Amino acid sequence: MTGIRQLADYLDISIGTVSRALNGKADVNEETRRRVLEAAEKLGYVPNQSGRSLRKGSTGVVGFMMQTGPEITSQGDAFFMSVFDGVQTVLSRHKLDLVALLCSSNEDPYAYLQRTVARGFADAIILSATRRNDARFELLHRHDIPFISLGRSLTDVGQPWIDLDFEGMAEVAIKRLIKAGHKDIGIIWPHGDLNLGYLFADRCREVLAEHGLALSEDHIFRAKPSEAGGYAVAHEIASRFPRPSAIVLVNEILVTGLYKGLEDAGVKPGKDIAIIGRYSPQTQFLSPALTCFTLSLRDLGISLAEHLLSVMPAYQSNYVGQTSRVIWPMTLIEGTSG
Amino acid sequence: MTGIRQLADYLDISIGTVSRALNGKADVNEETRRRVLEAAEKLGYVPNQSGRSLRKGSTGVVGFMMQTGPEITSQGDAFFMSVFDGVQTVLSRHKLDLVALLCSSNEDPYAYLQRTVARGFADAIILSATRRNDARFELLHRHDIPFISLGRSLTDVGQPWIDLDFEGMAEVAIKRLIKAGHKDIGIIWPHGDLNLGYLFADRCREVLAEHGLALSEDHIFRAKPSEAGGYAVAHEIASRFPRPSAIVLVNEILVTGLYKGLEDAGVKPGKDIAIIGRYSPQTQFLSPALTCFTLSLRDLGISLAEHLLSVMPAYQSNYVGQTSRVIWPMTLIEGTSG
DNA sequence: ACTGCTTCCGAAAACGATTACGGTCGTATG
DNA sequence: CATACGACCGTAATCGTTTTCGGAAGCAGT
Repeated sequence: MTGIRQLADYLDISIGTVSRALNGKADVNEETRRRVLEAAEKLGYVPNQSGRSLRKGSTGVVGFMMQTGPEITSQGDAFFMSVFDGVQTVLSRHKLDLVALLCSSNEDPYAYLQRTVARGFADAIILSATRRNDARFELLHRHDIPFISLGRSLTDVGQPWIDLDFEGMAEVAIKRLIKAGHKDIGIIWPHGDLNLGYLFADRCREVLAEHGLALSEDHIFRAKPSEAGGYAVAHEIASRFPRPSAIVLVNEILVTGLYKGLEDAGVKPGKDIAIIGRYSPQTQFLSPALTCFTLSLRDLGISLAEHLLSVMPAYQSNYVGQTSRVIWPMTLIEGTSG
Repeated sequence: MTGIRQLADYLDISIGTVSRALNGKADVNEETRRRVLEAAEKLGYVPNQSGRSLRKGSTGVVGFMMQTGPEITSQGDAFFMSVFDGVQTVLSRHKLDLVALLCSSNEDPYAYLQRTVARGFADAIILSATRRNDARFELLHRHDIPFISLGRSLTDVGQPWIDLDFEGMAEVAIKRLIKAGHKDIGIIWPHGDLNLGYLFADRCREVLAEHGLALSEDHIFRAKPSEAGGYAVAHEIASRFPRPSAIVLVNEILVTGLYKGLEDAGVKPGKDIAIIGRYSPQTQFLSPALTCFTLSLRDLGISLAEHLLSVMPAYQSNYVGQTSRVIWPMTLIEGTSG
């Protein structure tokens, strides 16, 4: 491993000058800078991360926290891979690197986050899968770590967030179904204590109430966020009496299993029961075509990164004046399922 | 941020003793150790990562390199999340953390890897999506970084690897199809320059040859590793003349689109054309049921981690004697598609 | 009282980078 | 000629740990 010392010896100058040359400081002759850059390239020198960040107090990495395990995320990794890509393109312009902080399913997320921030692992954090009351927000706030969350929470410490417009989705979906004559609309509640579940259900209730309808407790179904979960809940739905005539759901993974489960139970999607959901690469080939909501994941990632930079002291100058909270719109793809 | 200095001042002892107490060294009175541990807990002290790894020369993190972007990974949604989970459970026993190193789609993977290893970011690396000739192997070998790859390559620097048994899969699948009377078998070539494509195709050819059959070049189809790619290639297959009577493919994402594409083209999977593929959560609800190969992703992750530890000098004592190369078996799930 | 062992702890040197500070040149200015 | 100044670069302190080394204190044996 070649360090700055070797590089300095090779060039027969001091390490101070080498460092200054590499970091683009003013006090260095252009000719020397050129020589340093050249030699660094030749010897394959890259500043050691630990040394640099110990001195600078910052690491140059942004962490995206996510939980591993087969049934944890409500999103597939195709989801995150696209978001990551958007985040990266912005961060790389500032010489920042994105890494995914992987919290294993048998470790407490709060404890995990605490450990990683106390270690000083990342300069900033992106949180996802936000809960109804998310203690992680307070933790990061207390430690004064810049962060942004993909998703709102009742817990609010003033950080920026971006959240998908689940309320808008509820509104459009419910109104569409009502217009089509449905009076008995059910929903599938996203798993766990995710905040989006409450936002979505509440708005559904409101819109239904505006039309003199109600969301029956019997028509709120729970399912694990997986294909198998969708299949399982399908049978519940099929056998519930009275059976809802339409289902709206926010999880894009469930729907594949849901379709199959309903069919197996003799309830034809789009005919015996209307379905409105979220787009994913998997849903595009369902038949009947799923009526669903979609968004540009890459753009979402870009926006996440930009808003995050706006709260990072060392970078914010470039991004002042951004609105700090964004409700990310989704667009409706009209299918024949509902 | 409370450092070891504050902790030492608080306890009125030296930082050396604090460090020794925390790291479980022998030379420290049990009573003092207890006091230190207690105070550390109380003040919420966690050793600073940069300082520690600068001194120790190791970071305690293992990186799993992957490329971001919507159409990069050849694996399905839950694939990596499950593998990660397995890796984690082993690593956490050794106080190692797993992070995903996210290489953006517009950066050269080799350059990215070079940068991160030179920075000393991770103690060890797990590589995936190995190419036919993978230069990253030589890079890591040159820098003497312990690593393991999920997948073989013609490039071999003596590192351990684990690879799915694509050859076994080819053998079982082809023989099964031949037994069912198929003489015109086609395959879908995995995208890009992934080594598994060659392994798989070569073995298919061999097995066919053993039975006096050949793999026609016209029956090797190329597709992007996405649902849409599967849909697109379906039309190619349907319109090829002569059309193969069976298709074997190793990519589990493609198959959803493939089914739909074939149906839309009037070619019924399992009836007009046999299909054998790989299991994923998405494939389990296809009809006719997909004949496919499956494996325990979590166990795969566990094994990856164990074999990686066996080449990490600081940890290998626990795992000596492991075979360093593993062909990971897959089991056949008999469906009605082929 | 002296020596020889433990047992425990403090002092200080690393690790590899960044950066404040000061020193050495030339050159220009009075 | 003396002084001032700017351009450039070297020296050394610093970040927070770990770890080596040696010292102090206590105790046992002679």
